[in-house]
Amino acid sequence: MVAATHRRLVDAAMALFAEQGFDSTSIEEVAARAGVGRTTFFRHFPTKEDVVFPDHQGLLQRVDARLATATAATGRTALEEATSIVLEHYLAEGETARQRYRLTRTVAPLRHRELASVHRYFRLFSGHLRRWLGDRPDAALLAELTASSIITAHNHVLRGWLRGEVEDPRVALTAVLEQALSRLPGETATEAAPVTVVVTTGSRDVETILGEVRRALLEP
Amino acid sequence: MVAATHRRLVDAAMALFAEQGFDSTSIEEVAARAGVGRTTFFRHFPTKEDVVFPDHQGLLQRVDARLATATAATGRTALEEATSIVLEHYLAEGETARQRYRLTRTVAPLRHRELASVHRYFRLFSGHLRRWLGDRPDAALLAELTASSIITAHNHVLRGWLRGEVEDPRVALTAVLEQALSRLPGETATEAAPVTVVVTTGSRDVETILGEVRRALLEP
DNA sequence: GAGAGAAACGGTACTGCGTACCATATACGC
DNA sequence: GCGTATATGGTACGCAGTACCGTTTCTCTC
Repeated sequence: MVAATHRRLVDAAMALFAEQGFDSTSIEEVAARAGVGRTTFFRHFPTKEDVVFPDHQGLLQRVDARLATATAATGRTALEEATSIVLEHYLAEGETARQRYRLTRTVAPLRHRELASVHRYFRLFSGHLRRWLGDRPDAALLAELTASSIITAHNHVLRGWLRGEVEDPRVALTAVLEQALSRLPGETATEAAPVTVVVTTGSRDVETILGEVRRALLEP
Repeated sequence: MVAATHRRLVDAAMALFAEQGFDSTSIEEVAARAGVGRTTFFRHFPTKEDVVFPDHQGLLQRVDARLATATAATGRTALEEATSIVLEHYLAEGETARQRYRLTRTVAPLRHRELASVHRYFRLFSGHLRRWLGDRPDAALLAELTASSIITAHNHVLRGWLRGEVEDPRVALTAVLEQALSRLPGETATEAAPVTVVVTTGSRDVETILGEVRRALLEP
């Protein structure tokens, strides 16, 4: 029953960490409460921190698989769904995710471990974005900016849900992703889609701006 | 000569890490080469990782001080200068920074440590941004998105310089910051500044776009 | 259901990081 | 010069993580 031992170790660790703190709990104690030897703990988890976190390896693979199927044209949908995969994983965890959040907020090593995991998602997203953006000169920068925006937006929603401040995280995620993906070149769809315009200017003169817009559109 | 001992420890550590790797080098060896005892090492650096990194604590304080002086109106300049403070620090380090980069790329614990430091800058920037953005409903999200974009843009340029791919990192930084700060509400300056327009649309019809722009400008 | 092979487990010993504590030497102020 | 603060060296300890070996338990096959 390797799966059962795994579960017992996680439960024992979470309980002890909540009771007496992460630093004040030795792996020997965790193993003892789980009814196994110290060696067995390290057969299931490479480090003391790993017992707290979900299976990011498997999650990363699923996200990677989703992003790998997409092209430049379908990238936006792939990004939304890939981000959703991660969010859904946490939502399915429920109280476990909240318990972990409480731990990572207070224990520095766990927080650092979390940051390392987040960075792997960043690398994954920016890699695929880079692939879709082709050989334009700012492809690398644009890919990294968009990837970090996606991660930040996702974490913003996730954190809100973990704190109980967001009622519908799925709706919230699509909303914030809209902002995160704003730098991406628009879909190639030439249908009569609603027009979205973003204007940044040092001048407020309408006709000057309109002139610049006309020129930018007509002389590419 | 506390400063001299500090320096000797750093030099000894960097040399040994480069020669035989980070994991294969014990603190005892580092201390021995520096001509001090093992205890003295821990009096200068809290952990083995810290000997590799610059004084982020002091750097964070300087960045914080710069950002603290700014208001919503002067925030953009403060962000640019604060980011510049960090970049200049690395540029001044020269070869030391490149040596550290080589190490952090290959040694996982050092990479994680770096990510933790980066996150502290993220918290600092997003905190001040949040302050400047006031009580608009998306203030927190906008602050986090902008902060992560600034950090990502800075690191993009820094990494390029560390790899020797960027000749003038200062110029590159101002250029990428332009993109990173694009989400921020425009300066209140109403002078005749050059007009910059970014248009994202599903339609390519010029007059439709111009109509939208006119409406967006006139009916806020 | 009995035996062979594989997988999981427990125990011991070791390296090395980080901490606590005590003892010593050197610099500085009066 | 003398007392004090500060930097240092040494020893001992707890605990994470690794390596190795022997034992138990599961599983497949006949």
